[in-house]
Amino acid sequence: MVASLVGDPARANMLTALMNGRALTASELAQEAGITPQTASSHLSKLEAGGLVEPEKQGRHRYYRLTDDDVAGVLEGLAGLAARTGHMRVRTGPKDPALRRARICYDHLAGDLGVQMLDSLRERHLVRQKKQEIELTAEGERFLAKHLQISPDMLSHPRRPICKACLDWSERRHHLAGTLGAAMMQRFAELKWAARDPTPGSRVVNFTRTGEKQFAALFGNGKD
Amino acid sequence: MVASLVGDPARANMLTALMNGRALTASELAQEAGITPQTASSHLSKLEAGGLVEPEKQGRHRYYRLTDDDVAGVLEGLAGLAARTGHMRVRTGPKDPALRRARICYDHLAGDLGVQMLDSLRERHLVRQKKQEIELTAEGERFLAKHLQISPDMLSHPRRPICKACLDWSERRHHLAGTLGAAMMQRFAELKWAARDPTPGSRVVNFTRTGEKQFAALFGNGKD
DNA sequence: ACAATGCTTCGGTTACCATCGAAGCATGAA
DNA sequence: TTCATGCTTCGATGGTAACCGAAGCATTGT
Repeated sequence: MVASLVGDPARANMLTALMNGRALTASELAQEAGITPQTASSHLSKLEAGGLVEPEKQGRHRYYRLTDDDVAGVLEGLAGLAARTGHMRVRTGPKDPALRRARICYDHLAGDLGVQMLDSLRERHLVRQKKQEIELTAEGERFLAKHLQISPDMLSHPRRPICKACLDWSERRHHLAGTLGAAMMQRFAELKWAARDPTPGSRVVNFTRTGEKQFAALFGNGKD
Repeated sequence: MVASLVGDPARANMLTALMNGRALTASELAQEAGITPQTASSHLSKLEAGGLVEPEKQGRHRYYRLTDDDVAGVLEGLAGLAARTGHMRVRTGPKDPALRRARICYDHLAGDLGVQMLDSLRERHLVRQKKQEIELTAEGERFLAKHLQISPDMLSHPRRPICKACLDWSERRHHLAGTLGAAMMQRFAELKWAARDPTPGSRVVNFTRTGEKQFAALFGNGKD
């Protein structure tokens, strides 16, 4: 039965991680779900047997993606029901609070701070968002140039969009991806506001004290 | 989490039984799922808490129905995924084979024979079916008059449709409901082709030997 | 008032399945 | 070859939840 596959929290987390359409390796998915590779392997073979995901071998990696848009659609529907009744999925995520607060998603900022940043940008009309599509406004360009020394010509890329909404696993809301998301994360690092945790394989991003303040000044929501 | 609610076989059976849009009592749902009332009560409160079903008290009964069409839609989607990958839900139904073969659904015939009958009617163009809608053809009327002495004017009812497709739980396919379904079942009883099992509360329908033959002659598919 | 029906709550049992350690098997690198 | 990485299989353990019997509560009927 399909629903029981989605019902397990670990598998649900994996599927959520795949909702952005990218393919992830088995170990990445294990990390996303907070379980060991063995367990993830077991889950993934079940998901594959159920036709929810498809594997693609590449070297010694195994990439998994959602089978097609129908699967994504049904998952959306389930999430919609859950959201509607206020029964959002319990936060089963990484027990590590640092990982929930700020982490690397590919090359941009994710976690509580990542979501907060996009919220702030949207609220101040520095970007406009329609579903997955995000576009930078004129004010947004001025803001970036003034405060972060980021100019639009640094952001153009033949195949990658400047802005994109990326579903945040721990927050279940969007954060900012695309070349802008990457550029901003890079800038934070250059300004010594934040740095990736040195632990190998860790995705935690540690903010410095001053970085925390500067970030809050630019993107704060008054709650911290 | 919503998916885990649907994931359990007993609950899935209940929800499937509710997919035709009608409201069913707690005990009827227990019977459909093949579990005791206590267990069903536990499941139903979970489904209610998850916002999938809504209760309606009426006398000493509690009727449950799906909350709205969104719920039904998501359930359809899940069923679609399951069907597509050939992973149809396992037959968890009543172990009793008699119950699977022929039983009463409200006032009409359900189970293997019920589905087989509608199949036959459809195949011989005695009825036309579009989704849930079924209409009797001219040939159908002649057929009923000739073989079962049922005339169209016996079937009209201010609020109930003459024909309707009713989702068969054990077969996961449609059988015939509506005033015609009821009239045919009643005729089978009058002709002594079949009778409800005398055991109190049982929904089993027992066919007599001759009834079995007559029924097969009219609606047989050659497999019996 | 008393009995019958429909449903719920409580307690204890059982069965399933997620989980991880350890070992095995591939692929790629040195 | 030998080592390292990524993933899978095997075996054992533990926690969760479905399940039912028994008892309790509510509503209806006599």
